[in-house]
Amino acid sequence: MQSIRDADIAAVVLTGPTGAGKSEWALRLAEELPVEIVSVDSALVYRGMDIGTAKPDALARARTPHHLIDIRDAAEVYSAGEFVADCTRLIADIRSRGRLPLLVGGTMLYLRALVRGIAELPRGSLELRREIDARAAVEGWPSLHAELARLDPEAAARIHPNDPQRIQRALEVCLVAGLPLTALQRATRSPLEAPLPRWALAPADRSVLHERLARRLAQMMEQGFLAEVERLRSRPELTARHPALRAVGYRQLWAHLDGAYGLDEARERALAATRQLAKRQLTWLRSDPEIRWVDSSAAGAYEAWKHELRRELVGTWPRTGRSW
RNA sequence: GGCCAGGUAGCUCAGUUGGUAGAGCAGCGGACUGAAAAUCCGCGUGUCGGUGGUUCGAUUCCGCCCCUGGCCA
Repeated sequence: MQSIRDADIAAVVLTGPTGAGKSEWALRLAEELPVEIVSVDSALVYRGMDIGTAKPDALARARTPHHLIDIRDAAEVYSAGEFVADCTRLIADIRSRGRLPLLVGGTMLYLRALVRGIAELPRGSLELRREIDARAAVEGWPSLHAELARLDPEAAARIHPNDPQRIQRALEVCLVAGLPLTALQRATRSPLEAPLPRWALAPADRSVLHERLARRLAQMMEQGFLAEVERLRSRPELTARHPALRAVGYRQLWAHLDGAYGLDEARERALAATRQLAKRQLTWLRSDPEIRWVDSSAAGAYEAWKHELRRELVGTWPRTGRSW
């Protein structure tokens, strides 16, 4: 097996909004090239969340090595920082095996953290977050935002007073580190030493994506999505506030099982939340000047992408098969 | 067929004692440094069902017509 030379590319990235067909394309490519897939997805890391996350099935995972899937229990947390460390290590490992790392997924914060690097910050503390939540319940978030303005005026100016999650994180860092968050998150560099060419897969027409998402949710429901959520909900230590269960679809079905609304409404809300996720992913992608777009609904789109990929790999990735 | 209640934004509805209208949701745009499938910010012209009338002016008042739901025949 020939291997990738140093100083070529670090890995190939296939990203895009949810439901665009990234996984299918990745598996197709895996039939033609010796690749290993690294998932860039904050929901696929959780065990027991398969149907609602459209996780690659056992067959696909038996045929092609997949990484960063099922590495956490639903009660645990994972983070962008851990992803960068894990992914960097995996890229080196896969390359050392002479294979091509193919990064597939749509968690754009993870991808950006890999491309631009991420500051070394204290990790999240559930205990401290609970304390801050308790204070917010009494004093209200504006009061905590005011406190942040004393500890880190720059962060407070950047963070909207209505954004509890970021106020909480900024306070947490200031309190744990004893320094302003802003002082800690100065310019960073990617941990990767080689370029990271990336393609975004999406239909040119948004309504095509919306239709796909509706069909996919209907399939998930047929495959037993609700039972999957019931199984998670039956675990006494899991609550709707766990990060894993705030995932699109899971959250709405959980609320339905709590009696918040009927199943039809839950489905409708889940679908809307999925569309909103896809929209936010597209916003991230538009802000990446290096992204190369592929129209998934164009005729021969996959072959065209493969052609582009081949050109990218010429001289860096030796021929590995007749079609290449 | 008669009576009653409705017909206002893609959906659910509010409102205008007559000066051409606004919420929630959806949708669209944006932000994003260890929870990110998260969290947050911004964007509201629509023959106010149709048509005649009264009026300086009608989505608002009146007549007729159409549609929906309920009750009575």
